[in-house]
Amino acid sequence: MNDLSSKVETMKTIAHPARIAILEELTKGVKCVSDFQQFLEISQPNISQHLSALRHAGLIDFFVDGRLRCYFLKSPFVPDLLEVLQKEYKGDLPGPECCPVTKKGTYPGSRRH
Amino acid sequence: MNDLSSKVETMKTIAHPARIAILEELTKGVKCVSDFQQFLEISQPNISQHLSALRHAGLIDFFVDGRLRCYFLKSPFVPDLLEVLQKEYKGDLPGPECCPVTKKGTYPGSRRH
DNA sequence: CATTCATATGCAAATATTAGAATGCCTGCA
DNA sequence: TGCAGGCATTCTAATATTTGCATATGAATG
Repeated sequence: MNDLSSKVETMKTIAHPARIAILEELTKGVKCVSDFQQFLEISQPNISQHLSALRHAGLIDFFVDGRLRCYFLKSPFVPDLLEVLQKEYKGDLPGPECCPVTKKGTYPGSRRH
Repeated sequence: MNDLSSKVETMKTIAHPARIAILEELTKGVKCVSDFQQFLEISQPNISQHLSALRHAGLIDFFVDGRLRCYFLKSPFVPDLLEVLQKEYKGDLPGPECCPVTKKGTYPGSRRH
């Protein structure tokens, strides 16, 4: 649950516009499937599939209320990730100080001859 | 650069084991392509493809040193994301307090009849 | 118990992603 | 020049993902 491949699976699951939108909505509170239909322009079966994918990834869960399924956030990873995604970044990281060392030598220059 | 679709593209680009490994290595410093070959068990052209994808996503860049291409981190988003990915999460978020309100009514109960 | 509402599932087509093989392009050096 | 090292590009086959459509399920209602 904490190794690289499961991280990758989680990232893959989230890397989809509808699923990010679903998760962002769920950070605001519980929603059922028909609630999502009001702001997602995709079909109900498609919403169901995305919810199913998010649930199998362990990111969300639901409780049953009569004929409704009320979905809510389950994984604490999701709010943290969404926060980073919403953060505004201006500019780039500072470039590398010349000249860092790797296993093969120093850059630039030492490998040139 | 900050809308939903670009977030998705960035996530898709990163959601791959080789690419996460590359980015994690780059947080330690500059590396050239042959450096990556030493710890990634994939072919050189494949590494090149991944580096190209990361570069087109604006996450990394390189400078040329003779016949070497020295890659380094460019986007400040990457370290933040990797930090979240490396964080250990134990347990789930607290379940929803009964009963939150949506556009359609309160859960559970109000829709039942 | 038939119906309706809310949601899920199965299947197939369209599309996207990935890895590998072959090859091409620079750069530095003899 | 000619050659070799370091890296990129292109093409292709395999595989995975996504969606729409049709249909199934299951709880509440009458």
